[in-house]
Amino acid sequence: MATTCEISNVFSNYFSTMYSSEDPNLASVPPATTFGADDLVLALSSPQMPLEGTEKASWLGEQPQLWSKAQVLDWISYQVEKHKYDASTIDLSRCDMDGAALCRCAPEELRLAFGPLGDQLYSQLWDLTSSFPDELSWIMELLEKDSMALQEPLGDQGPFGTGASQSPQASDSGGSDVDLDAPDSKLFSGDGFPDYKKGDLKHGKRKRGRPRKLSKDSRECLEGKKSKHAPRGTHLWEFIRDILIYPELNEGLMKWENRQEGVFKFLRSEAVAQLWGQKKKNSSMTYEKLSRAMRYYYKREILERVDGRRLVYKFGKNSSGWKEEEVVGHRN
DNA sequence: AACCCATTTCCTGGTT
DNA sequence: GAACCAGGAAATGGGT
Repeated sequence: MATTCEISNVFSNYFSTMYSSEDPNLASVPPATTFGADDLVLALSSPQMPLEGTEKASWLGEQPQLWSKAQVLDWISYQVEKHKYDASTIDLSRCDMDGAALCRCAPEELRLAFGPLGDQLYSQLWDLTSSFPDELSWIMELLEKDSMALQEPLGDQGPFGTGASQSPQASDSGGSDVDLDAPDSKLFSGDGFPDYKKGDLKHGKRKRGRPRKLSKDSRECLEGKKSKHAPRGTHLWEFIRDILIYPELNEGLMKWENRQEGVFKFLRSEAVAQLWGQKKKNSSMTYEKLSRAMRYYYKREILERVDGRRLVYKFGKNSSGWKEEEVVGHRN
């Protein structure tokens, strides 16, 4: 029924009023070309892609809680496009809210306002608040927990109130004490973690390959339907890249040797490995193993070999998002 | 259910 | 000798 054009029209009308009344900077966005779903999809599928001058998916790099009304609308329109939803059935007045308000909405409210799409919106929002930002916030969390003592969950608003979830996992999986320089000292105390590893290692051989996970249901039980895919797109090289480009996450873990060339160095190799292990819920990660994975990147040209330099690697042509130009778009 | 991908684990051997 | 580096081989888990 509703074609892409129709939807665009419906929303672009709304946009012109929104933008002109709210943010003079955004007012310049031409209504007709406000959002091409293609552009958005493209931007989405390759978050590393520099967003260039014109911010297409204005909401992309930002926490939903911080979205402006325009960004909320932008996002909703994207969801409409994405799900091929009939926009004409939507009560547009319901879209008049900022990110904080959106995040406060209960699933029923969204369903009321957006019909069946409401469910999609809810779960997508879930993804955005718990998965996408996870790309960074999880490191933040770990680092914060590292320095700060534990504190109770900031249980305030709706399901998205505090960014991630207050899942049992979220509250203790990272282990409130991330002893970055002391591999597996006391990590994962109460996570139901497979702690057979070390023991087995000491005594005899253990099975090769990745150890089985035990704490998987724990996070599925609270997500219910959201089970989709976890925080996708976070590969090792992206993890490394993010530590490098977000100084606030990089507490002396790594440094650029040559930013232009993409050459970087591990300063605290074991600490980085531990952090990676934290992310993968694998307490037995070591630099030895992490570096093996890094070496596999040579063949794929995600990394280039830098010989003679210990702990030094270089991003290759198949990596992205680390160049300064890219980072600007990525971050702000 | 089978396959593929991206690691993870282990290992041998070489280098700094 | 410790800490790395190079890769091969095999295993694993998530996604499709």
